[in-house]
Amino acid sequence: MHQKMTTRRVVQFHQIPQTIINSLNWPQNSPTHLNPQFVAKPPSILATDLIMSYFDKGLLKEARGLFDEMPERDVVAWSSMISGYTSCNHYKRAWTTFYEMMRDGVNVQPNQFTFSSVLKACKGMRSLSCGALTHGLALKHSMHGNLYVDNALMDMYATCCDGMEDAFMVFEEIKVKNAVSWTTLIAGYTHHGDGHGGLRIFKQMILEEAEPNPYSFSIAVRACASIGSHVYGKQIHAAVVKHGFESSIPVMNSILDMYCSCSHLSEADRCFHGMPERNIITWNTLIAGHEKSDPHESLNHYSLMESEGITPNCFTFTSIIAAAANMALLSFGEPVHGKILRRGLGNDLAVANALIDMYAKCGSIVNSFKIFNVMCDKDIVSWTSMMIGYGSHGYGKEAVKLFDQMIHSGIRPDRIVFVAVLHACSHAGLVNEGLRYFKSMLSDYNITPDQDIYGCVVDLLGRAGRAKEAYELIESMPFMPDESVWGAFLGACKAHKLAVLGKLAASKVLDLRPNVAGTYMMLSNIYASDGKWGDAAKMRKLMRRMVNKKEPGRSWTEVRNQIYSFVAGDKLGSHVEWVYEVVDSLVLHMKEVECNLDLHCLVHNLEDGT
DNA sequence: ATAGGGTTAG
Repeated sequence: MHQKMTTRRVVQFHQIPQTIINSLNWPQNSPTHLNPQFVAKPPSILATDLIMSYFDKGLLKEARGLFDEMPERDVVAWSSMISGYTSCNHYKRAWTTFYEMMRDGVNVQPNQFTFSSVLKACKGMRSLSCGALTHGLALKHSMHGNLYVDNALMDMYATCCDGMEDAFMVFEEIKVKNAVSWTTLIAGYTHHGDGHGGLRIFKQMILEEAEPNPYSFSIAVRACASIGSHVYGKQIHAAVVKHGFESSIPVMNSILDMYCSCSHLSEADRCFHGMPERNIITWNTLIAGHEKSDPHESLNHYSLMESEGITPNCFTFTSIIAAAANMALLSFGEPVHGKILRRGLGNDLAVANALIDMYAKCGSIVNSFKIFNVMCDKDIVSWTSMMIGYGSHGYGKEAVKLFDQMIHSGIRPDRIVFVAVLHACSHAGLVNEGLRYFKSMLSDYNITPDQDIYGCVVDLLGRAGRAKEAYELIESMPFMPDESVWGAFLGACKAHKLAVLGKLAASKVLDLRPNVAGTYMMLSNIYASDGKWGDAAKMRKLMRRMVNKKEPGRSWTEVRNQIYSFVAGDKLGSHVEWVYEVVDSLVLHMKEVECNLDLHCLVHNLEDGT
């Protein structure tokens, strides 16, 4: 009865489905006419309340319909529309609504609420031009000095600009900064990849006795993770405990992530087990954190998560698909793919990208392309993953074709795409095409080659037997070549049995970094492939004496539905004989098909036990 | 009646 009265009030503006009315937070249980506060509300306030409730539920059309039927729209109604669209990630609509407000709302003046919401929309659109325009309008409306507006301005400049200069300028002009101002600035530096800068601001914040809160701690920990500093991370972890913020899940999640990305996995596990409360991000962080170095453990965490009744989301699937890819475990990846489709998550960009990579690494390039082909939105990662897949399967021409299609579709290539296309050219023997891409990188796209790129080009030349040119390229590099470059070169020397050149290069890198055990290993292999077993043994001896041993590459294989992990020469454990059985049958198989592989070296490695 | 910052994926 009373509810009907309520309905009738609002029906003046719009027809509202009863289900919506029922789900709103209105005082439905108390008699409406006895609630003076409620009854006294003028229709425009009621409508604004309702608009906000619509946005809370993601009902954009309903919100807009009601707004359009309001006879008088005040600044609160307009601002609610703008912030509503922004909170639903419809930044463009928020912006056009603001534009409409300035054009049509002659009697409506934007206030500080309007400006902070619009600036957030500009941030969402990554539009510096809209942001700067809003900045100008904000100054015209004397918004300068409002902390909400200033903080939003700073955030907008930090997000939309390439550098932090403009954001910092706004920060400096804020007379009384609060924790939000500090956190926004730290986040700006950190998201720009300048973790040191972020930590510098965090230190300054502590020195100026601004009180850090959970928000500032989680971004400070994120800064530590981004520079890989476990030392700073641990210090901030201690400060978190001291401030009693261990109960904040986001803070603990970022600490967990920091330990993972600094390769302190046992510390991460300890941290995880000490958490009294966890959410889906906690689990995802743990699973993603183990995916690279210990994918087997990553999948263990996943099954633990499922057994605790937590529903995996897109982030979870992306990580476990990547783990399956790393282990080339199609028998795990395929059913997960099925699960993804059943949950309707097949259209998620990151998940689809992970699936492309997984199928490629499991040898099923046809399935990779099937997924790639039906994707309606492709980002640079999709193209890159497909190109790397083609490249590793020897389909260099297809990869090159994809690169050109990608450019045609309007995506600007980054360094990693060039790694992918160069890798593909290298594996397909497309040397001149590769060199052409290498040159166009700087001249057409203004991307300066880094170590990885030089490594690819050296590999490209080296594989084709053009070791002399590869060496000349290394000599011409504008910075000190690292192990990836030398590694590529040594690989070429090994493949073409160029012991002299290989020795020369190896001695160079040993001069530079005498503690890289991998180099000794590589040299030993060069000697071995050249038949110089004495020298090879000497190198291995030298290596064994070194403290800094080369991390052995871990491998996985699946035997009778069980996953076994092993390193070359593994003798421990009761199941290793299964692994050897599989390896033996593989070797036999390769011999049968007269595979042109370096079997000599493979067998040598297995027997020697390194 | 309307507005802040932080955590997971190549």
